[in-house]
Amino acid sequence: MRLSQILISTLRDDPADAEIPSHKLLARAGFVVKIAAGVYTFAPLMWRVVKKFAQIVREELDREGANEVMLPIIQPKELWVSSGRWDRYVTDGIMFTLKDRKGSEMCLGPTHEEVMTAYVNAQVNSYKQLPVNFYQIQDKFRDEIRPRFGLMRGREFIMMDAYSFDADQQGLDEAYAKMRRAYCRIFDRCGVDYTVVQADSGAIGGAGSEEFMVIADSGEDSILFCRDSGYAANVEKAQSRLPAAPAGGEAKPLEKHATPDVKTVAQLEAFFPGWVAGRMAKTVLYHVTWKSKEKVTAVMMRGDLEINEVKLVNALDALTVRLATEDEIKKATGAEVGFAGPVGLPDDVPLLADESLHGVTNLLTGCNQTGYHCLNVNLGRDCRMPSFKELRLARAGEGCPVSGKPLEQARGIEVGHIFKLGTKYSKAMAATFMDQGGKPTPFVMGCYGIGVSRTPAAAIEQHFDDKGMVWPVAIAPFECVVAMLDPKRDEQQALAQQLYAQLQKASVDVCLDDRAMSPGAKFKDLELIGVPVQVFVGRKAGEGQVEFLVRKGMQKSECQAGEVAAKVLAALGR
RNA sequence: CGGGCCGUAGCGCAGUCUGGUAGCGCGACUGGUUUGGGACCAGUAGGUCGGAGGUUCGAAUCCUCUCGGCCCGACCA
Repeated sequence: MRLSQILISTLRDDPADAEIPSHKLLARAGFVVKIAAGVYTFAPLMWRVVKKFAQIVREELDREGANEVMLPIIQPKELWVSSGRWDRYVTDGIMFTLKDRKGSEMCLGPTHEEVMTAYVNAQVNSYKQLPVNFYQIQDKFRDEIRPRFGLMRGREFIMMDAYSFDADQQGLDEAYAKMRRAYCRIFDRCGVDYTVVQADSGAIGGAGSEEFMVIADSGEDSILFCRDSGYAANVEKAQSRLPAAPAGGEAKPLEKHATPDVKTVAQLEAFFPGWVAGRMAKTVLYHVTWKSKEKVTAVMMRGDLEINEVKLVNALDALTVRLATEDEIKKATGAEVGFAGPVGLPDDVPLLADESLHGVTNLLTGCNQTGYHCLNVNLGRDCRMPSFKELRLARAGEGCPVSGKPLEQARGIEVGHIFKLGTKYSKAMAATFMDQGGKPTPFVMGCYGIGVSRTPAAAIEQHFDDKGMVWPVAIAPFECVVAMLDPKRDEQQALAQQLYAQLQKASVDVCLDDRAMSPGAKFKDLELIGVPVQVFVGRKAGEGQVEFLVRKGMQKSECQAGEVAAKVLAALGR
């Protein structure tokens, strides 16, 4: 490939709307061009990168027996109604919907559980045909509330999603393990530093799930991990061991104290000397939405700890929760914000508490009366016994649930997610096969996703320097470039073309930079584009001397033309 | 959707407060000189100042509405 024949348009300045390194660099190097918020054109060099990554994904999935298919992007509403997800996705505003000429409602697929389940249900009738595993690599559409960070969170993006269908749980466990192995090989091969973490299964539902996280400061997810035990989890899911709060001792008589304008835990610590946050229980009111009802609910948490809203949603089996508004709080508790508590809480407000409060005596809490708090509150004696759940947000520094050593925190970019769905969709959609006993049985499903356009961006978050991108070899647009510094000079043309041909013969993915531009500009351009190995044919071409650059680390050296092929292969690790 | 902010040439920006000839840098084009770190000289093209309405003798500038976009929060590959 001659670079003079590819449209390469690099910018000198970072685009104003880019925040993170990968977005700045990909836009500046002309790899992506925005056409609307979260919607991008992939230029030839970027498309080469995506195709290379997709090919790695295909090879590793095929190796585990998965089969690639092509699924429709336009999907009928009925399919989504049948799984029960139409309303939720439309209400959340995440679905692109449209009507055809007859007025039938359709959507652009944000994910493909429905289509795939319908396909397999139609084709698979017997346990003898199982297990099967299908995947696709295609555009997905989600009308993200806030598209951002270039390719990281687009509204149209490329995703691989795979779906496994098994006869029973054991089959699913095996399918899941295979996919996990394949995922590890995929991310190993493309040269990113990643961690597999326990994850919440969120809107997709199901039992177990793990996320593949590329560690990067710009990551939108927060993860906790332990070097000692290998425990790692998304904070949404993470658990921890906690140092015990000071003991409350024998139950003492309830006391009510006037606490005008004292509303926060910090203010209470100052107001009641000797009472530390660990002896307090804060009561936070949430507006909770279920499928067919909504209600304000009180949630108690130890004063020095925080509530994990994802755990709260799961504990309540709710669709969403949000903090109650000031008005909702007044209506539910009868008091101003800052004085909610379990004591005197109206019976129609459900009461939950975190495990950290289980068995704790003589608490300091609010009592639903503006300007008052209670001391020596004992749950079950002075108020209803709340229903105890694990609702606490784990934090760095707390003990690893496995080893007890302090947990560390990092930011991560979610590039892959694997789920054990179970029978959630197959039951909803009545997707069954005949088991050995001749009984219709729902498929036991798994689903598995990889962000195909996101992963290369994530790779750049880990591999760049002040000069530009530093592509890992496996997904670089080209492995090597042979650049002539002055295409008008015959000896440079001749030597560059000779080296180019030689490297092609050696199966190197090489391009020839024959563009007419000043040497300085060419150096800058190729540094920005980040081809891993760069060979410059310049003024010493007549003597058979060229320059050799390994982009990572910018080590530059001169060598004889005859050594080039060997040096390139060595630098590429072959 | 809530909170902050921005729309002026292909890109990055100034001009807006205080109304009066629409500017700068980069890029592009032509000619010439260059050819090892985004070259130099001379010249050229390119803008309904996001859109609509209003105030005014006069609006990029003031007012109203609207459409885009960005950033901070809740969703996700």
